Amino acid sequence: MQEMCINTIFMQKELRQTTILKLITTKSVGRQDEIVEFLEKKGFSVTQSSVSRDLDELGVIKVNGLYSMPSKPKSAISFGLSGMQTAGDNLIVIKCEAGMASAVCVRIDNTPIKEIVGTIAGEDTIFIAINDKEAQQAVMQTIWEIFEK
Amino acid sequence: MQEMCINTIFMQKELRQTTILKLITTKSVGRQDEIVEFLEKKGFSVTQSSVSRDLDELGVIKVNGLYSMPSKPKSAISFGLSGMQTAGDNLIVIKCEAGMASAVCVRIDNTPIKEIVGTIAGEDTIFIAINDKEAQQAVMQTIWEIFEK
DNA sequence: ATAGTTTATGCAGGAAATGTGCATAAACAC
DNA sequence: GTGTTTATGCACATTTCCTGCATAAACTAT
Repeated sequence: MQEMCINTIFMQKELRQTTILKLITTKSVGRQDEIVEFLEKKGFSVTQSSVSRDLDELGVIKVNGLYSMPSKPKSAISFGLSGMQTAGDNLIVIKCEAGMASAVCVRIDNTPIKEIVGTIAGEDTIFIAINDKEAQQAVMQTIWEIFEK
Repeated sequence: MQEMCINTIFMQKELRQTTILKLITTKSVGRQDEIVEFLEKKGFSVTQSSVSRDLDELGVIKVNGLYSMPSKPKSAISFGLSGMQTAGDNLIVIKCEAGMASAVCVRIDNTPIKEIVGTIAGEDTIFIAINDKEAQQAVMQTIWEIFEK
């Protein structure tokens, strides 16, 4: 039997990963142990194993001995797409350079992405409707891939 | 303790639902008991409870005492509206013929539907925001009615 | 190459989500 | 009303997900 979590609250994975992301983008972190230590100070109970998996899931990479998020592909930005965020579980909001939203949206619409329920483009913003969190993740991934090449 | 499934293979839900769909579109079925019976002949082990839930998940409805998949009203399609879906509990996404979204949206906006929080029309897509699942159902129903007449 | 450090992973156990039948409530038909 | 049909609260089983432990693998510095 294990007693790993006897005194802790569960379903903290997502919050923990967000915290890790905030940490590595804010401070210079070079070892997973530091992350563990930081998280413990924040009240999380976690081991190096989980941090390792978290970093993997987040897509964090190590450059010059420091953890960091890979930056958005330049080609996407130069095409007109400047940022992508979620809003709840059923929306993706894409920001574009002024006037470029339609063009970006056409390119998305021309790619068959089954999870997309619908898209609407304004002047510099696109809304994409999807059914759930998993679809949201998948679609965001796919969209980056469209503009990466 | 239950022994419901001791001799059966699990993870048959999806296949079972596909079978149900095939059944109700092929033959005339008016009672869930008939579906249960049919499934048992096909080798599934299932009760009326599960069939009820399956029908719900599939979106099957009963018209004239027979189960069937809801189809789009012809008049709506001819007006420019070609499909309607949900995305989560707070969005309805309407697909229209190319360029028809504004026209369809105007017609919706001109109908007072109190549950609608807001609408946006693109080229061939409309987003409608609502507050909850019940409103979602009610609004979709109302919109179909607008275009049915 | 070796030793020390850091990270990844197979495994097992526990938790959460999902699927199901039973019993019965609710809805419907007459 | 009665009888039939459908929906649902509950309990239990299964599956999937999450986690720590132990340790293998990878890396670093000497």
